Amino acid sequence: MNIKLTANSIFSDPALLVEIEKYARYKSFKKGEVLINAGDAIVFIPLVIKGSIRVIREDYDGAESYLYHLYPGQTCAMSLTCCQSRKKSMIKAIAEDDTEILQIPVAQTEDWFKYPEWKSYISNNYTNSFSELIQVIDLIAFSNMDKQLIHYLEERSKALRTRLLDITHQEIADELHVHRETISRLLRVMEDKNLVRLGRTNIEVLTLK
Amino acid sequence: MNIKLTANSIFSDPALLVEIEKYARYKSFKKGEVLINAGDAIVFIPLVIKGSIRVIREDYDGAESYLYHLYPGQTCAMSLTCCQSRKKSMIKAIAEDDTEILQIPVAQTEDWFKYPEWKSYISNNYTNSFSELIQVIDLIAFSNMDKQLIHYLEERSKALRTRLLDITHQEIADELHVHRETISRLLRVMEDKNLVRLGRTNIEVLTLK
DNA sequence: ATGGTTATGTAACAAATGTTACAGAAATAT
DNA sequence: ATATTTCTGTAACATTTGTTACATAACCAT
Repeated sequence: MNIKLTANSIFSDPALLVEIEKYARYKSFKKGEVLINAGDAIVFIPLVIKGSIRVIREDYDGAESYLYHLYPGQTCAMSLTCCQSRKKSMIKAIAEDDTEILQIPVAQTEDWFKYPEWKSYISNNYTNSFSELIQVIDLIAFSNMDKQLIHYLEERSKALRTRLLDITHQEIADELHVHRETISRLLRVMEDKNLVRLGRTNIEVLTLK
Repeated sequence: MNIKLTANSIFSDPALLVEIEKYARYKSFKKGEVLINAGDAIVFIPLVIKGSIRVIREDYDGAESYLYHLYPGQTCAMSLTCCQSRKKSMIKAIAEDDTEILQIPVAQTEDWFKYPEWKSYISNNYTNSFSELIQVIDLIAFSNMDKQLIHYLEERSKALRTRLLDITHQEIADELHVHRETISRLLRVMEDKNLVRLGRTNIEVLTLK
């Protein structure tokens, strides 16, 4: 795995690429693997190279709430702020698909602000994360579970680039923080409307272009 | 108004203070004044000096959802990311009390990263804003309206440093995005539990130490 | 094939909130 | 003082989601 070549798709500054080659570690995760749990200390920043990462809020009780996905070229703004302030992770991160990342040690992330490209990369990621979180708030504050469920299925479908999701009602219920019966009920209605096709342990999402 | 003297309570680097004196503008708002509306272009970053600012998500339909308060020494992380990416404001900001701020032009916020104190100030504000937003998500995802209502009243009470809030049920309902009747119902129950005392256009919050 | 486990379907009822409608009380304008 | 507006109380009913309980179907291990 040539790190420099990989990072090349995100950055172009040769000096920065040299630094990345020097400090970054390549790491790959299998579909479904947990990258980080709520409460873990954060010692590196992940740059997504390939695949995607599902980010979920998890509170002290273990209650979960789906937030958003990270895609190639992106990093997790919250892990940046967390490690800078030496706080534990507030979120859980799961490889949505087979996923490859570069791990950047915390120390470098500060230092690299001298590279304009790194600075604007981080800045853009902050912007992006904020608007993702605001979107989450919109969804849960302004709409019922049916819309949240559609959004959740579409996002996971998009992340996996397949309409057929291998998933149970219980898993969805957990990540949307409702009861399994509610999800089953809503899915039945959605099936009647031809928005999904239901199988055992899988759901075909029919709402994407 | 001596800007340098005012900023002195937030920063200590003399060089940075000189820059602030040169570029910052002092501005004051009366209680209830709107500092910025959703959709406005953002051309400056506000540093809160005195008072407090209530930050509210407002979507394209005008639907509102209370987010958090900004206090002296703080700035709005979202206005930073917004102006850097030339996006319109996603939030509305209202002076909770008589409030004084310093307006920092967008251009300087970038440049001042050369001052470590500014960099860590901004970084801390990012961290803070993220955890505030996560708290908002926790509240609306994991709890019913009664807890949200108590939280809302306590936050406003804290921001105004008074237990007696001058506020109508309708205003609360708007900012928590529920119907007035729901708020009235919940407040009656809260009054029975001696958590609040209700008057016309005011509420006394009894849950604070 | 059998039995156990997991996933889903269904129903009945409870609780929270939305929705509509109206009444009365308090404030404000004239 | 009177009329008008604003704020709050209340009720009845609808909708959404929570809660409990159980049945059935599909899968899995032996």
